[in-house]
Parts: sequence; C-alpha cells; structure tokens
Amino acid sequence: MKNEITEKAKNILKKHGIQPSVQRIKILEYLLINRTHPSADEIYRSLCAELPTLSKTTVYNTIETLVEKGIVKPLNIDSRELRVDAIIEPHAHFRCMECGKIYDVEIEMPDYINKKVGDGHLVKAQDLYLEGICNSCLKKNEKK
Amino acid sequence: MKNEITEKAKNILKKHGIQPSVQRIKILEYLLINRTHPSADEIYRSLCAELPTLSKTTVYNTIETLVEKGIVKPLNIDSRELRVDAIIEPHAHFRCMECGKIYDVEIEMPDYINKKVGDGHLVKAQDLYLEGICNSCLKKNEKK
DNA sequence: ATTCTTGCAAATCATTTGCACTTTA
DNA sequence: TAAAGTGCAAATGATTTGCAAGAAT
Repeated sequence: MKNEITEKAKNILKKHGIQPSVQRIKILEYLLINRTHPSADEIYRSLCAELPTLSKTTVYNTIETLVEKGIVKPLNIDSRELRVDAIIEPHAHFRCMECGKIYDVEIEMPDYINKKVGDGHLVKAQDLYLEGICNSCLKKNEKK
Repeated sequence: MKNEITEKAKNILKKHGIQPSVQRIKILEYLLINRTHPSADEIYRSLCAELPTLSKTTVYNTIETLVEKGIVKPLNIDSRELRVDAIIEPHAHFRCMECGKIYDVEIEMPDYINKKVGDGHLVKAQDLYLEGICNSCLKKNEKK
C-alpha cells in the first residue's frame, strides 16, 4: 500500500518534531521509496505532477530540515549537485563513470567513528566513495 | 631551492606531454608545495601576485588538463567547491566540521581497485572521506 | 602558418536569500 | 493571532563557454 509509506513518512517527521506538512511528507516518502540518491531537482521534478505548486525552495528547505534532524544524509559524490540519501544502514556509494548512476554497496570496512585518526582528529562520520564501471555498463560494453 | 620544484613541475608536465607554459608550471608548482587541497579560487588568488594577468579560466583549464592526465585528483569532499589534490600516495581525507580544513590522513583500508563490489560493479577509484573535529579545534574547545 | 594556450566577458546552473502570502497550532 | 511553512523572484557564486588575441612549434 502506498498509504503505509505515507504513514511511515508522517511518523518519522512527527517523531523528530517536524510538522508533517503535505510537502514534507511527499518529499520524505519519495526518498524512502526511491533509494536512488536523487538530487534536489530530481525530487522537485518527480513531485511536480502531484504537487503542482511545489517550489524548489521547499525541496531545499525540507532537505535541510531532514539533514539537521539526521533523517537524511547529504552526499558529495557528485560534484555538480547535492545528492541525498535516506539513512537506513551504513553503506558505501559507487558511482558509475559511464552512466553516472549511483549505487549503494554493502561492503565491510573499518569503522573509524569516534576514533582518532592521523594527527588526533576525531572522526564523527565516514564515507567510502567508489568509482568505476557498473555491472550494467560492463555488459553493454561487452556486446560492442 | 624553489628552482627545484619549478623544475620538478616542468618535468612532470613534459613527461605527460603537456606544454609547460608559465601558468601551468606555476599552478602545478603551487599544488606540489601546498598540499592543502586548494580550491580553484585559492590557487587563483595565491598566484595573482606572481602572474597578474592570470585568469580563473586558465586555472580551471589547467586543473582539467592535470586531472585528465592523472597528475591531480579532484575531490568532492567540499560540496561548495572543487578541491584538487596532487597525487602522491593513496590516502584518506578528513574534513573538520568546525574549521572546514581538510587534512590528509594515512590509514589502512581495504583496497577495492580493480575488484568487483556489490552487484558486480568494477571499482576503478576509491576515496575514504572522514568528517569530525580536528585536533586543533578539539584543543580550542577544551580551553573554553 | 597552423595549432595550442590564454583570458576576458557573458552564460549557465545549483543553491540561497528576501519577502510576502498561506497555513497551522 | 502568533509562529511556522511555503514559494516566487531575485541574488549569489562556482564553473563553463564563446571567442578573439597571443604564443609556440
């Protein structure tokens, strides 16, 4: 049911003390359903049909709120634009150099959170970014 | 000697088949000396005194050339602007959430290069980005 | 002489800001 | 009704592009 996710989004917002406006619910819902690390623009364009009056400002405002509350994580993996990621499990991100798609990848890696690294710098967050050719592009290239 | 680094920069350019113009030498020289992951603007401002006619376009052009040839690596660790890193040793990057400074950190981590991860995606480059409070900010905070 | 390089000025594009209008508690 | 949320329009700021002048082979 779509209603379930709507309820889930609404509950997450309430739990974090964020007023569950229609726009915020739809945006969070979109992030929960589409685990594709969308950009602000992608979110905006995808929701325009449902919410014709939606503005990009609201998308940015909402992302900011969600990031502040730790519901969503901003990714810098794309230098052109912000990507956001609904936080579920810690994972690495793989970016395909050919098609630009970004995949979640679950691999083990050392956990540095709350440890000190280098010259005594305390780690609060870590991110492993991988780049290369994704499975689907590899297959495409074989065919040529 | 400063001349040594100038020569080094010139040689790197020649080795990669890049014409060693004054601008390119100075920019690469700056990157070799200042291992601080400068932004295009920082490079530009720092070299303006020496090269009064330098334009930002040339800085961007040169960075692009250096990146293409694999002499320099673009970092996405700062979402606002591009940072570049003269490639010497593989290392992680630590970004201080307070002062925004970016440090090189040498820590061991699994090497995924040329391995397949997740759903068969071939890794060609990897980057570990750490965030937290740097040593110097930690000390500052203690004093308060 | 032809090709590469530089750099000004204008264009682009993601993101931010100012502000007036609307909604909600 | 006061406070929070929305969204238009303009501003900002990093990067890119078009192009003409200059330098190198």
